[in-house]
Amino acid sequence: MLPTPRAERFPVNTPAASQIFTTVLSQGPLTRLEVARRAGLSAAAVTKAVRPLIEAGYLVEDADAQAPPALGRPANLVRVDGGRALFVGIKVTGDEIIGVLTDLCCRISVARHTALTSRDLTAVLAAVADVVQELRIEADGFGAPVLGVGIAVSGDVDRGEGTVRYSPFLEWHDVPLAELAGITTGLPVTVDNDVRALTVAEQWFGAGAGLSDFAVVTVGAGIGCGLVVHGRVVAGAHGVAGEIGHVTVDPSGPRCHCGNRGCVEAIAADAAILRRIREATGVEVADTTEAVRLAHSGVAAAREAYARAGEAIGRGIATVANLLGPERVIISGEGLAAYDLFAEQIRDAFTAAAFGSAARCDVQTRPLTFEEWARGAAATAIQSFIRADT
Amino acid sequence: MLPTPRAERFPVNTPAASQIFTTVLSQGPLTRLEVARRAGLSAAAVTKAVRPLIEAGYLVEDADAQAPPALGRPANLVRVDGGRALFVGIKVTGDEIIGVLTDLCCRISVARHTALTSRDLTAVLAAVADVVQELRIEADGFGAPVLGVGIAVSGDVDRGEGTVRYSPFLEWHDVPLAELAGITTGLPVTVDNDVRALTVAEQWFGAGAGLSDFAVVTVGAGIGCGLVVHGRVVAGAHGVAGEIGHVTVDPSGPRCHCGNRGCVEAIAADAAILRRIREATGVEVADTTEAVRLAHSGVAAAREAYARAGEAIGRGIATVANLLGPERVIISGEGLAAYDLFAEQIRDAFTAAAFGSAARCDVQTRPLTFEEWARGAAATAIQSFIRADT
DNA sequence: ACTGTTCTTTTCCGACGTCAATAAAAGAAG
DNA sequence: CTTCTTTTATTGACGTCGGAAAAGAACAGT
Repeated sequence: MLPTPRAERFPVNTPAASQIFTTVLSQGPLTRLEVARRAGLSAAAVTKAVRPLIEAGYLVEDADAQAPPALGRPANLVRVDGGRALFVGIKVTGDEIIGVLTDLCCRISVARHTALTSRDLTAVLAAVADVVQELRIEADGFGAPVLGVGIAVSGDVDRGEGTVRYSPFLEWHDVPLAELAGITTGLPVTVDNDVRALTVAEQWFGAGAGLSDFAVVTVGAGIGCGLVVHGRVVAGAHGVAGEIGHVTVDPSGPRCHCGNRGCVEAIAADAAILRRIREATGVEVADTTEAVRLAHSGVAAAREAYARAGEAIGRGIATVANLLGPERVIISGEGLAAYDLFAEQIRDAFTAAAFGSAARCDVQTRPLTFEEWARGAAATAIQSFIRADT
Repeated sequence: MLPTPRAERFPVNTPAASQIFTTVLSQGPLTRLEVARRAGLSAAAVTKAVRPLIEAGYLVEDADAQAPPALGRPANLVRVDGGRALFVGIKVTGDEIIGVLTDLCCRISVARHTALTSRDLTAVLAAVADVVQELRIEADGFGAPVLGVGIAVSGDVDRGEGTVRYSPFLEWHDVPLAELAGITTGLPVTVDNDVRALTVAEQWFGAGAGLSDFAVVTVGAGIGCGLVVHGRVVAGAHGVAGEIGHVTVDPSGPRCHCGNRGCVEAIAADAAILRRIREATGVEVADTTEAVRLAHSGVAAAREAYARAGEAIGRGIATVANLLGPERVIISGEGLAAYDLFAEQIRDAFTAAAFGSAARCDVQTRPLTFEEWARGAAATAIQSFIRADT
C-alpha cells in the first residue's frame, strides 16, 4: 500500500472499471454483455473500460471461444491474462515462512518453505526478504513483473494501516510490517490477517466467486472463520471477527485456552482431538496423522473424538448461518484430511441446529494445502494492486 | 415501493445527495463542512446538494445555532425539518395492530392500537387501512402530507419485493403485502421484517447513528437480533438472519420450539421464564409483570429464572460480538422492564465469553415501548422515501 | 482598518457512464 | 445468393456529477 518507487500501476482508477475487471477476474471468461449484466452497468461502459485493459495486456479476448448454440452475432469472450503479472504471497507462522509465486489469476507457480529460527522482527523481515528475493529470481523465467507482495499473519492485523497490532504467535505489538517489508523488498506490500486473506482468495478465485454473502471455516490447528457480508470481508471494529473457534457449544465441555469451556476450538482443533484420544486411551498420540490412522483402524476413542469435533464444527457453522444467513459455507483447512471421519457429524449437527431456511445454506468442503495460506496472501496483494474496495 | 399516483417524490436522486441528507438526518444538526467530512465528499458537493433540499423544505438552517468557541467565520448548522413530512408506521402482531404517525425525523406524534379479530389477509388489510385512515385524519392537524407507510411483520419478509414470504404468527405465505396495502391506502408502502425495521430506526434515529457495524438485540416474547454490517442491515440469503434466539447456549437445556435444546430463546424469552418459575415453584404465573413482581419480592425461583435468562442473553451477545466485532450492541425490547433482574448476568456472561478485544464492544440498553416497533416500520418508510440504499 | 481564520459559495472543468444509433457477425428464410 | 432476423459490440453525443481552486463572507483579535 505504500508508494513504492517506479512500481507499475494498474491503468484504471474509476470504481466502475475496477469492478468490471474484478468481475472478469473472478467469474472467468465472459462476454462483454454478460459482464455488463453482472456488474450492473451498460454494455457501452464495459466496452470502454475493457479497451485500455486489453491494450495494457491485463485482459485478452479468448479466441478459442466455445460457441454455445448461438443465434445472432457470436459473443467474444474476455478473460484476464494471468501471465501478465506476478505476485508473491507469504504466510508467516510461528516457525516457518511459506512463500508462493502466483500469476494475476492467483495460480501458484512456485512455492518456497523456509524455517524460521527466531521470531524477532528483524529475523522475520530478513527471512521474508530472502523468500521474496528467491521468488523474484524464479519469476524472471516467466517474463512477467512481480507487482506486489502480500503477507498473511495470524492475529489482529490492520490491513489499511499495514500494521500487525498484535500477534500472539510472534509476540508482536503494533509492528508496521507493510512499511518495513516494503523497504526491504522494494515492492508494494499488503498485510492482512491469515484467515481474511484466505477468504479473499475464495471470494475472488474460489468457491465464493460471485457471491455477496458467504463464510469460510478453517479447521486445523485452530478453528477460524472468514466472513463476507454485503460483498466485503468483515474485519470487526476492534480487530476481532469470525471467531467461530470461541463460540460455545458445550458449557460443560473441556476448558479452552481462552478461559471458557466448550469452545469449538477446545473440541475440534487438532490439539483438542489429540488430547481427547490421550485422555480416553492413556496413549500419547504424536500428531494428527497418527490420530487419523488410529481412527481409520477402528480405535473407538479416536473415532469418537473426531465425531465430537464434527458435531462442534457443525454447530458452529449453524450459528454463523443463523446469524448471517450466508449463501454458502466453505469448510477448509488442513484438518480436512480427516474429513471422512466427521463429515456426517458436521452435516447432521448443522442441519439440526440451523433455524428454518438457514439450513438451505450450501455447505461445501475444499481441501487446503499449507501453501493455500500463502496464496491467500497473494490474493490480498492482487486486490490491493487493483485497489478495488469491493 | 410501488408507483403510486401523485405521490410526492423526494427531490433528489443522486447517491451523494441522498447520502448527504441521510447524514444530516441521522447525525443531527451539522455544519456543511462537517457533513462533507462524514460523508467523504467535498464541501462544494454539500453546498450544491443542500440548496435544493432547503428550497424543497426538507432541510433548514438552524438559526439559533449554538456557537462553540469559534475562530473564523461562524458555521451555519443544517438540520432536517421534521415537520416537513409525515409517515405512518404499522406493526402487525398476531392479535393487534399498532400504528404511529411520525414526522420525517421519526418522532412519534400519534399512536393507535386496534385489536385484530381475525388473521385473514382481508381482515388485516382492512384494519391496516382503517388505522392509516385514522392517522391521516390526525395528520391534517399538522399541516404536512403523509408520504409513506411502513409495515413491520415478524417472519420472513422480502422488503425489495414487498412480500411476506412466510409469517408463522399470521400463517401467511407469499403475500404481496406492499402492493395490496398500497391499493387500499393509496400511499407508497414498504414492508419489512419487524426486527430489521427496529434496527433501521436505531441506525438512523437511535443509538446506531453514525455507526457502520452494530447489533440490536430484542428481548421479550422472543429473542431477536438485527445486524448492521458495513453500514447495511443484514437480510440473509434465504430470509434468515440475526437468529440469535436460536443460538445454543446449553445443549442440555430446555427444549425449544425449534426442536433443539438450550437455545437462548428457550431460556430467556418471556414464556421460558414463566415456565421455569412454574416448574420450580409449582405456581402458575400469569404474565411477566407478575414474574417481575415475584422476583422483586425475593422469590428465589423467580430471581434464578431471570439470572439464567441474563446469562443466556449475555452469551448470545458474546457470540455475535465474536463473529462480527460490532462497535456496539443495543439491548432493547419489552423484556427490559426486568432489566435490573438480569443486567449483571448479561454483562458478566458477555465479558466472560467475549474473545479478546471483542469485549471492548459497547453494550447499551434502550427501553422500548410497544409503539417503538411501529416506529421502526415508519423508519423503513422514511428510508424508502429517501431511497437511500445505504 | 487590517489580519488571520474558518466556513461557504461560485466557477470552471474533467471525467464518467448512459442513451440511442450504428456496425458487425452470424444463422434462417426465401 | 440475397435478404431478414437476432444478438453482440462500438461509437459519439450528451448530461450530470463531483472535485479543485479561488473568491467571498463573517467573525475575533490587534
